[in-house]
Amino acid sequence: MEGTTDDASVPEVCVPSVVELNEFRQAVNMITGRWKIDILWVLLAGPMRFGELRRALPGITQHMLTAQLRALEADGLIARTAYAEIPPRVEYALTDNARALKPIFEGLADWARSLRRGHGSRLA
Amino acid sequence: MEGTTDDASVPEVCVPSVVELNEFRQAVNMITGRWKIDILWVLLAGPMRFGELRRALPGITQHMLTAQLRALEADGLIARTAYAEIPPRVEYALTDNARALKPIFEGLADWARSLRRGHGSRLA
DNA sequence: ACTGACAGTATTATTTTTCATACTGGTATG
DNA sequence: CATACCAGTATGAAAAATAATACTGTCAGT
Repeated sequence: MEGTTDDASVPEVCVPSVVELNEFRQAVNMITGRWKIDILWVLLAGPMRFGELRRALPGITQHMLTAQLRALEADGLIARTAYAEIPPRVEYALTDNARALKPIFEGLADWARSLRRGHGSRLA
Repeated sequence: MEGTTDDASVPEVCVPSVVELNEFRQAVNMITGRWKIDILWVLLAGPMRFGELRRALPGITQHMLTAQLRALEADGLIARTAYAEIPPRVEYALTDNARALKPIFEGLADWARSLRRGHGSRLA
């Protein structure tokens, strides 16, 4: 693998490197998932426990909530803290990494908004 | 047993608005797809025709290439130009909108890279 | 006449993702 | 005793995304 992109059909101008492409692809993968963005969004308001998250995300199943939380945790976007109490309490919070993502979120949202103004005739 | 935080399970602090959330979700959807990022990436180098794209993306099928191109076109990220020639020639190019997305791409890639440095102990 | 390039479409698998339910154990409440 | 809350698991079904393969029509070259 990792063969040099020697084919003449891809002129190498000022495009970002393949490495950069992969970084980007990873970053996008981290936030793709039916509920990931929603989860990050509600967690922006502050740490929450499992049940709160579930109630804050109408329509999500426990299964999916758990799965997406685990994925976000694995990617270092959220931190899970389990307190040894009765009844059990588990809190989820954004990590600094996730917070650093916020301005990019906003930039992307801005971009999407400007798109609309550009040629607004596309509505689903 | 405290009284729970009564009504609003979603405290509205400084979080971006729901509208902003939707904008963002849309923006992410536009670039989620097995090949979309790759397509945008190769198109950064300049306009290309269908066959060139296919060769530049090893492993993609014509079906998927067509589908993803159509989706990107519908979202206003690429422009399709068909020349009435023989043999047929169809060129795909990034739109200004897509180019405006580039700095955000880069910001996201930077973020992903800094993530790695932060806690590099994540092995697959 | 046969083959290949061009830019696709059509049809059918296969894989991945998401949804719908039911279940766990400990405790507190009715 | 029956119920519900807590934070999840387990299992199977449905839906969506992706892949594999074959086919369209025109023309140029052989």
